[in-house]
Amino acid sequence: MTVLPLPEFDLRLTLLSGQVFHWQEDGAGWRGVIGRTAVRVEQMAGELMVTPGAEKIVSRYFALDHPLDQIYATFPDDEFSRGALAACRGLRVIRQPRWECLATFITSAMKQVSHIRAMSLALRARFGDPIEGSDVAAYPEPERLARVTEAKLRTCGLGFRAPNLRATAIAVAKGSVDLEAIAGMETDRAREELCKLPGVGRKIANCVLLFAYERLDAVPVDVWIARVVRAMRGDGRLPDLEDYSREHFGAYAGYVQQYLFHHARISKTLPARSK
DNA sequence: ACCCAGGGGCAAG
DNA sequence: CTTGCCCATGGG
Repeated sequence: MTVLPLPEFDLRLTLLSGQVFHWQEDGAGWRGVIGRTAVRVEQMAGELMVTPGAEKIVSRYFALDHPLDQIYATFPDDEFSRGALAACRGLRVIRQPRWECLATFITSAMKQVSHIRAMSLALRARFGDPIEGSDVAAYPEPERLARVTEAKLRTCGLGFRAPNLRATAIAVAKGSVDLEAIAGMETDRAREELCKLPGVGRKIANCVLLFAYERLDAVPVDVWIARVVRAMRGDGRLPDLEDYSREHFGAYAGYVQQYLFHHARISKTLPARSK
């Protein structure tokens, strides 16, 4: 293991915040796969122990270059955002490989974080390429998933998401949607492109834009964020929740959203059923 | 036995 | 343009 000096960072918080779903706890550290590279990371005080040779990949993946101080300075000044920031300091919005992020969030629809994780690990184990030095396989490429039957995908617990994952894998494999080309597009057009894929609507497209395309102002609105924004607004009439979030959360709205999401989920103080 | 989960898509109003 | 309903599965 080599040592990486660290800016403000909380590895555990970052890995448990519902952006990525395959990392496994290993003693005081974590084992995972970044693309096709097996990695072990362990956080000490002010530094990160990293598998030798993976330093660059790791610092890019965990976005250690994001200027957290500047980002925090843009957070809105209300009790919810302040509370989320106090609870989640050091959480970073990471940079994930595009396809595995897209595919994973297609399987995330109406699923709890723990189960998204189970599906992701099952898909990797059954269809992914084994990675030397890792007991977690690479996420299966679109070309591979395109050749898997819907019935086999269902054995990984995908349920009604199975045909969507399969159809999206086929579309990406044959190039009708080009995931690399999307990186060069302005955000609204990039979102439009992603939404052409079966099983991808606004929420999942925004997850992919935020976690795989460095669009730190993209705001995925799920049931938790909906609750938080409603609580922020009181009983007044509701605007479009995504518009409201982008306008009030600032230039790094996606970061604010991620902190609010994770804080709400771990503290569970919000009413589940309020409309 | 319920209720809920990082939704999407399509029909109907 | 909005709302209602179904899609399948596991956990609390």
